[in-house]
Amino acid sequence: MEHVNQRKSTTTVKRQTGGRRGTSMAGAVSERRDHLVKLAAELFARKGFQATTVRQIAEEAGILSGSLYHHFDSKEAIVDEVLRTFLEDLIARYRAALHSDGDPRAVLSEMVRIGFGTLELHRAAITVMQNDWSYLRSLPDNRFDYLVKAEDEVERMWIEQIKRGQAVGQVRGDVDPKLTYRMIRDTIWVAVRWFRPGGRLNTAGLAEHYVKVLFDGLATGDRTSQQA
Amino acid sequence: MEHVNQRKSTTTVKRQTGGRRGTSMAGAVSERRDHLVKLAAELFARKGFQATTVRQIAEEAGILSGSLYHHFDSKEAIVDEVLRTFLEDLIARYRAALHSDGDPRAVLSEMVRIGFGTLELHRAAITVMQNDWSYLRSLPDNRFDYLVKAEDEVERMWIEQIKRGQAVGQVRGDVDPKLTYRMIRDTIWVAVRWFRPGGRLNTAGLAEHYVKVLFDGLATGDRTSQQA
DNA sequence: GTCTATAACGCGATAGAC
DNA sequence: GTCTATCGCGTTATAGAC
Repeated sequence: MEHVNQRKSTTTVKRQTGGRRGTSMAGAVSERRDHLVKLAAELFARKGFQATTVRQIAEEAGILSGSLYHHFDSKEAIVDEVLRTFLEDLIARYRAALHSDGDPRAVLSEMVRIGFGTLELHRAAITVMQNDWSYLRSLPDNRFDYLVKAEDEVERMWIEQIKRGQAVGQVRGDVDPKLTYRMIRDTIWVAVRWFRPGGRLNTAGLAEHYVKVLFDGLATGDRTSQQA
Repeated sequence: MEHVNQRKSTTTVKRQTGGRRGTSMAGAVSERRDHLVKLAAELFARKGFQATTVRQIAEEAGILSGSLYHHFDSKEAIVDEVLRTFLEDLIARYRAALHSDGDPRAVLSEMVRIGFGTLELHRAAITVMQNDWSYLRSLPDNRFDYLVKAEDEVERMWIEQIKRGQAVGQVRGDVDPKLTYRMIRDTIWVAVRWFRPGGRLNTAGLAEHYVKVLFDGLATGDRTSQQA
């Protein structure tokens, strides 16, 4: 029922032409704008950033493509907002988990849950990030440099916890922390490819399944029956 | 302005001078052609299928874009050949592993090794498959239906081995076979994002690391120290 | 805030000479 | 097997009316 957009007013925030960009801070946020971003995100996720045209985005919103440029400087500015919003939320959640004072295994488990949790909330953004990351990074300008910066910060947080786990004996010492982090990260994010809300398993179930296998392994407790 | 939607007729597949193609089987394979496919695959992997232009492919080969159409019917025909070649090789390797008479854990370990092994041989194809899968599948024609067919066959092979493992007590019974398969598959393929030949670890080391964690878990043997 | 109209450009693909 | 030349179309983005 999101057809409403006749709502004029809301203190017209001038976000255009010469306006800010880059920081994503910004106070007064237009609901209309957010709605457009959300529509665009779904299209980007479904068809890919490049294959999605501004005409399609506009059509989805019930306006013409030219009108989109009243709200955004460019198509890239839209996907920029999609990704930036997601990454800010993700990192904030991770930070909260790190400040929870849990032991490393508890924190790592929580981080896994956070990851799967964002699958539901930010499915479109995660899909775009995965499918179009390398293209966006390959663009001539530096607009998307923050993607790498955010990735690095997340990596630092994970690896720190894995090493803490090894230090206190909760994580086996013979695994490579960086490699292990990548393994975990990839496994979580890539699930957006097939995960659909409302399916057989929700993200919480998914997370528990993964935590179980991740920590205790696929093998049965009987380690004698195992050969390489 | 007419927006009469006149689709390019995709039904008229005209064969190319020089005959043969399609099945990738066989005989007189043009080295020239294969070279072009390889160049294109690298570009597709680096920039994405859509962002790669036929002019770029031709330039890489030192010819002009028009000349490409002596070898291929279309840009799609090129990526088709990239993916088809990879999938045929992958499935052949899996089949060999299944016929090895090993116990389930040995077969599953071998399948993990095969997966990581193809990372080196088919890095570009795997990247394209991951990044452009949904776009190619969304095309109006049925050209890429075989992607799903191949995926299904691979899934069947994995799940069969996981269930066999559970039946003989080598794989714990409380994991979901399908979910576990997806977890493994995703973890392997997605490594193309960061794996670079000649790096700190080769694919064999990568595979062993993963087999270790996958079967025995991240946790230390001391299961009393584990909560949650 | 949206529409009309269009500029400016790059794309995949084709025809025919050589 | 490649080049020259080009067609037809879709694309992002802009300018100005309303």
